[in-house]
Amino acid sequence: MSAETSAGVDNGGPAVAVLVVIFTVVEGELRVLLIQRSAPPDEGNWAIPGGALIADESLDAAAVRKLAEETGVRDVFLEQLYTFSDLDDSAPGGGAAVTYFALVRNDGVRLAERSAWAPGWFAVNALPVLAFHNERVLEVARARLVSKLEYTNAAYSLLPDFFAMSQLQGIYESILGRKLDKRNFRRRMLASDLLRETQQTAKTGPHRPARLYRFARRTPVEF
Amino acid sequence: MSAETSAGVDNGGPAVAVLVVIFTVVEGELRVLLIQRSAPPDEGNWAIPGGALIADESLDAAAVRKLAEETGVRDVFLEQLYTFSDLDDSAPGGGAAVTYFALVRNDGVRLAERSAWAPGWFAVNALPVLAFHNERVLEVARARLVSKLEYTNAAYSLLPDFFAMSQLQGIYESILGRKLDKRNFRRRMLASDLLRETQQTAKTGPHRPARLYRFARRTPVEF
DNA sequence: TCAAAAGTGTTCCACTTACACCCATGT
DNA sequence: ACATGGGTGTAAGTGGAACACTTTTGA
Repeated sequence: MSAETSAGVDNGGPAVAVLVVIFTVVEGELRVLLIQRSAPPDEGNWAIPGGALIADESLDAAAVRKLAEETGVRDVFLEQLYTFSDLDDSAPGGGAAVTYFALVRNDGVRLAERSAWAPGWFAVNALPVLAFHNERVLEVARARLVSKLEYTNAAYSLLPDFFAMSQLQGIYESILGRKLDKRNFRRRMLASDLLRETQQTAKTGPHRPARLYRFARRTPVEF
Repeated sequence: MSAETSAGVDNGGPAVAVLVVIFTVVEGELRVLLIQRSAPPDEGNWAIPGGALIADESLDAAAVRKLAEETGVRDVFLEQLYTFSDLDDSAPGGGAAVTYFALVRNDGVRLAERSAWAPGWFAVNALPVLAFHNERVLEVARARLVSKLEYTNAAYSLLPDFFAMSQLQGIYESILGRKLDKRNFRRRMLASDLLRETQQTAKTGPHRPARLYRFARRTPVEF
């Protein structure tokens, strides 16, 4: 288990750490996975999950591994974010933290159950006290997430295969932090060529059933 | 002199290397600075200048230092690009290469004069045989440069303080690799709020003198 | 007076935004 | 029948793209 090496660069350890900012959307809220440090420095504070790069492991592979260790999920949106060298003031001799960000469906996640280095979800608007300078990383991650949403299919990673337009809109509203117009949203999405209409509908209450859509591709699309 | 550690990750060296893709525009051509390797591996091939991160040096500082070592210039557009872990197949145990890209005015540059590890400018459309997988880095750098040009003042770094609209357009055309419409270009630039009109004009030949403009800010602007 | 680059407006189209009502269903 | 969320169209504004002629200067 390598979550103990969470965040930043370990004292005396390897010079390259990989951090993964893991986002999800639950109850209309954008949340991020953090891990509570159980050892100095910054003991008790919360940090972005991460660990050292293993010999001969690529950065992408390390990020995939880290994400799987923390959440059990694979094949989701995962992209490199930025590389920081000055997050951990206490690390001797510097080193670099290569950060990634990922989007996962809340209902697919199995968080590790441990009392030390315990993981937890936090609304990005109500963060706990963070270790190192992780708020800087989260700020960058959030900005990138918003801009990725605008021109990629990133949201596929937050929805089931088939979904109603209103579910998709809810994801967008949660991430962008504002309400969107239903008609304009639908028009824009359908024009984007990211979605495909299906013949399925979902009956979810005392109202008209919603037509279901799926993403044309459920893999990251480069622009 | 640390140019000898050019490109990739040195065998047995530190785990973090910093590479700087240095672009300039000369004679209507986008060119990139490369260094010819004078030792294995890939001896004789050309590589992006770079070197190891010094202890306690930030990544940004290392990039600034590298750029100054190779060109003598400072205070230009310089931005982190991407971090690669799989450029140098021959490096043992992996490691990471944090890449940056910079834009410099050709007439401000003083290249190091050495016969080994000699630097040279190459048109991006006529690259020599590259060491490691540097073509991947250049491809990413070029794409980022194009997109940065669209919504930032990055071009300030390629022009003198005062310049004619046609000079600016020439820079854009060289980087984008296509002709632009004069009227649309001018309108878009003036609407962007990146430029300021000056009262100066330049007489440069048997034709009407051009009004000169300057950038509102000559520092990188975040969006 | 000629050659050369500077400078200038309008039309069309595509896309974004704002905005309000009817539809299908379950209880 | 009513409450609930699903689904639809139009008009105004904005920004990009296409397109050609006049102006100022030096030689």
